[in-house]
Amino acid sequence: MANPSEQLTIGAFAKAAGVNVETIRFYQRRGLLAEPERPLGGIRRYGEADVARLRFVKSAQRLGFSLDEIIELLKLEDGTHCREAAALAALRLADVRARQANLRRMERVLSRLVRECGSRGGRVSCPLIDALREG
Amino acid sequence: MANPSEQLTIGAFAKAAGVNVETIRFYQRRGLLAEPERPLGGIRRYGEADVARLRFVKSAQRLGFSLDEIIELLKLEDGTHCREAAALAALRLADVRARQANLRRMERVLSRLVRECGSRGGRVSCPLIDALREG
DNA sequence: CTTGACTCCGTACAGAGCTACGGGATTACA
DNA sequence: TGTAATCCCGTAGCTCTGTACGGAGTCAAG
Ligand SMILES: [Zn+2]
Ligand SMILES: [Zn+2]
Ligand SMILES: [Zn+2]
Ligand SMILES: [Zn+2]
Repeated sequence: MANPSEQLTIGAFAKAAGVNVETIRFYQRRGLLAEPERPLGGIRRYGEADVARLRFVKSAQRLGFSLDEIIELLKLEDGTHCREAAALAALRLADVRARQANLRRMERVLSRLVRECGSRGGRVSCPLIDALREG
Repeated sequence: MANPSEQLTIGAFAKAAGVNVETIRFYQRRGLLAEPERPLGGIRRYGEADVARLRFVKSAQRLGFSLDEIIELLKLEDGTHCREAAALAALRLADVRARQANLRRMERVLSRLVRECGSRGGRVSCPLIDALREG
């Protein structure tokens, strides 16, 4: 327990990882981070392993994984479960692609509406508003 | 008030528009839909104008507008405010494009990871998990 | 006139991911 | 040693878009 790498208080840990202290507590409650032992009414200390774990969580999050999915990913952390990891990532990828398709549809319609709205071709009424009314 | 088009109860209105009754009440509280007069302890009736307004809300929503933005759009409903409408849509379009860029980044990384994970080139550890650790 | 379906209204809850607050304990620094 | 900053812990709030619930009133069919 006198591990010299276990030196950070929760505040220093949070600062080192670039997150809010409350976020760390929240992740602990959610099971994403461990709560280190607390020396008899004292203060918990965090180390490199915790920082690495939090970095893992945050990079998974940037790829769109939910916290629940990240819990699953963390179970595969020993690196010996390629198939499971690939399956999780494939699900995520499918979702990302579905959301892209939806955004592409929105972009197509919106950009057309903005264009038509700017130069309304002889119409009396705003084509954008009309389009919303119609459909 | 004896308008023959004002015939729908809230339940029929909801069914006609394909939404939940509670959604209509919620939209009324949010100011997206009007509450028709209530004949002395009786039951409110809805008509074509209400159905049209709800259709407007729903189609704006499909384009990514928030309910607050839709309130703004509804103020432009007379079709004489092209500039304001175009400005709102342009904001929405910019947001849609930003989200697309983010999703493209996710897709690029995820698809590479899934590929590498499937055929891990001589590595001992799962490249996907490794990537999350590193980045 | 009873029964059942519907309406009205206020309020509470859902989910995802945090963020804030309050009161007591502990530590760090001058 | 004083005091300011942190820590700990439980709880509550936030955003957004609805959904659900419960009790009372109303309406139509039988
Ligand atoms: Zn396995
Ligand atoms: Zn793998
Ligand atoms: Zn105007
Ligand atoms: Zn216009």
